Amino acid sequence: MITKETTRRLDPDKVVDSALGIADDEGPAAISFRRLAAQHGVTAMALYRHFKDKDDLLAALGDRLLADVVLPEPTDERWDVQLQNVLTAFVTALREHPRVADLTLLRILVSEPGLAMAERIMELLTEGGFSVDDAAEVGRQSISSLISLVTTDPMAREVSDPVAREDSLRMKRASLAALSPRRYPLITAAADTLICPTSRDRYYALGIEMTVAGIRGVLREEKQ
Amino acid sequence: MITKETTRRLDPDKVVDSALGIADDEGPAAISFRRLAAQHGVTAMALYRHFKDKDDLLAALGDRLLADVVLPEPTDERWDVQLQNVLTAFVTALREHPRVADLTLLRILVSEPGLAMAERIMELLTEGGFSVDDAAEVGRQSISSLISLVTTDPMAREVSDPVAREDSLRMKRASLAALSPRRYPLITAAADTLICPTSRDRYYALGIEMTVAGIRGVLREEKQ
DNA sequence: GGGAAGAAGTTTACGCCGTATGTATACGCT
DNA sequence: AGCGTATACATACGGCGTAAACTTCTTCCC
Repeated sequence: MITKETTRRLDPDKVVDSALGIADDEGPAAISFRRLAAQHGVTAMALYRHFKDKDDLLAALGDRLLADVVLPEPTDERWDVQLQNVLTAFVTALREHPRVADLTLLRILVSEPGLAMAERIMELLTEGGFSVDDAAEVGRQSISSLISLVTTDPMAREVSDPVAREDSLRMKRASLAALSPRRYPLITAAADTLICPTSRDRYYALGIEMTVAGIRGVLREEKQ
Repeated sequence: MITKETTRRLDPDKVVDSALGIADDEGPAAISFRRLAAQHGVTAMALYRHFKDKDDLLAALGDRLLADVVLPEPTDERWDVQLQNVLTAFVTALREHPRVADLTLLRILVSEPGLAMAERIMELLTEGGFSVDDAAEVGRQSISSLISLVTTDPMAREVSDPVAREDSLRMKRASLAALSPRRYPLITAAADTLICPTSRDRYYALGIEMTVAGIRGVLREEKQ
């Protein structure tokens, strides 16, 4: 007989939820044991029953993001098309929590969903013609680029407070507007785009396309 | 007549030097006002005369890295060859201080050397056929990828203590070695490369080539 | 059902951190 | 000489991660 779970007052999964919420609103620096504990009506030290230390908690956040990746089923499309779909699935999961997206990097080769994705990417790269070792290096670099695509998403920063966000944008705009168009003609011409790209979807689509194009490009060079 | 500088006891440039040293040895988290102050025989609060707050100090670190970029002179080589050289110069500067390389991102459009590099990159991209706005987006993404190339350099982490480094590598190796080769045949086959690439120079060369290849690739697609 | 065993949560404390506020010192200029 | 200002110091506050020792609650076995 399963007893009612009044005993386990603290659910680690819910703590991770809270931490993600805090990070989404105020950035990862705002995550603290004391604050999480307070949100769950518990002492800070209670969290140490469930997380070895703060790194362990952050690892759990990374694992959560990776678990949210919805890996597409293999098809009979070309390897690079399938790869693009896998990478898109990865980015789609990270986009939900851009401020902590980089926590996934260290967990990919540890968590089960991360390993599954890595293996799949290696499959597709070797199918495309890379050696196993080259696939490893190219795959790592691609993943790393896409993570930074998400963490540096110019439209996702400081979403918490729309007022602060507008202020920050105004300041950046002013800073670029103050530049001499003579000395920096292209930067001043592209100021709006540099500060904030036109479309978020286009931003991500372009980032993923560049990554896949880069992979195709080095493949051609390796093959001569 | 210039008096002897016994008065200005604290040189902000030297403080930045110290901070870079600390970050190189122990990571950016080890940088603290108190520690820097102690190293310079001064109180923590004295630093506030020279840096508005910690973000300001970190911005100064970013500016320092950007100032160390040695931008190659324009030549009459193809735009993409020149671009590769500019990006290589950028990466070369960042590699000196991989743990804080990401501090440059926010300073590129602020510091003079950063602006000079950005303008140069935009020039080459538009020469290649990108519109000004596309050049902005592609350039941003490239810079961001290269920064993450440096910050995630697998051979630069925890260089401080060779013993700890070896331990960490051993643990990772063991973790991958414990995987089922049946379920993860490619990951286990590439384990060594995934943990630590063969050559550092090759790692960086490949990263830069992928970036430039990605740029060429999306250019072709945009043009149809 | 009673009592041991262990897990979960609390208390307290230490040594860090960034930084707000107020005060003393010493130089450069008139 | 003396004033203004730049520089550095002293003190303090609230927050952080976490080590160690404690209480309390569950569970499970006899």
